[in-house]
Amino acid sequence: MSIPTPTPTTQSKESVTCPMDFILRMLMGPWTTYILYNLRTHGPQRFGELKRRVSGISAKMLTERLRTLEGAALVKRDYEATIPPKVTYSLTKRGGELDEVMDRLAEIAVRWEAEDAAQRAARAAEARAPENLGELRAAE
Amino acid sequence: MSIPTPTPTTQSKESVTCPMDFILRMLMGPWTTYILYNLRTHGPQRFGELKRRVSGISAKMLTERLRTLEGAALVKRDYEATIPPKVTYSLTKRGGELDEVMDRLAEIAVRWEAEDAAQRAARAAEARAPENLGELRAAE
DNA sequence: CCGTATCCCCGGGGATACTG
DNA sequence: CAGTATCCCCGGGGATACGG
Repeated sequence: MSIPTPTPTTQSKESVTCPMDFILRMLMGPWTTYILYNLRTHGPQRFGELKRRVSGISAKMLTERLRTLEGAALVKRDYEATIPPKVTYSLTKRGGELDEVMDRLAEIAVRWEAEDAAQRAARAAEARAPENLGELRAAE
Repeated sequence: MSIPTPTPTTQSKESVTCPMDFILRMLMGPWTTYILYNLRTHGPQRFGELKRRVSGISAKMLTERLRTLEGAALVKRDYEATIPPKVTYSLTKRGGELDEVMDRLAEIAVRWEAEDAAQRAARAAEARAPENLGELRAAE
């Protein structure tokens, strides 16, 4: 994966190992959030379906990500040996446990965006009429 | 950054844009969690201090990450033009707002780890005395 | 001390072609 | 349909050296 780890050799005894790192490394994987998000909102679905939805992803990448997620027990793979074969992916119970956190994150993201927009608006207004400064700014 | 984005050109109108993506891209950045974690647990600190703590990171990388975090208003940079110069980094209010989510994540991570350990133990026991199966397994 | 500038290298990931 | 196998390329990031 592309996320550098503290080099094992360089790893000092004072090295910081935050527990959530594992999960973040998971979520952090390229495309991962898109995949989870899709499985959440559109429910269990087949490989091709997922690939179509996560637009731009390559088959190689999608496979690799799904395998990793499966390994972490966040995603379940159902293989039906029909012809043509049918493979369905779905969130596991454990995968669902991330919903809450993801919701919180989404919520924060939305709020920040709104705050930023307000800031920009305030700044624009201030540029036109530079009286009463500071009250918005005070929030940092 | 190393996290692939759906190629803009390939981006379809059905493209999935989950709101938290921005934040995750932020947290996701290499080393980022280590940096935030350190700022949280050891408080405001200077560049070199931080670099020493986040063992293995290069100056280039640390600078780039801090700049990005600063740009996202998660981290504050205090420059004191003494000789030698003194630069202190700290979490902003906004940066602190991630604490809750990070705590939740850490909590989940710890629980999963415990569950996995329990599973392994159960499996080992089962290998020795294969009676009463199923109850742990049933949890998926 | 806190960075930028430069070089260079490795491997992650896309494209393509092919199988069960 | 759901992947693997192969090739190839680009840029992310470390190491090093230097500036304010």
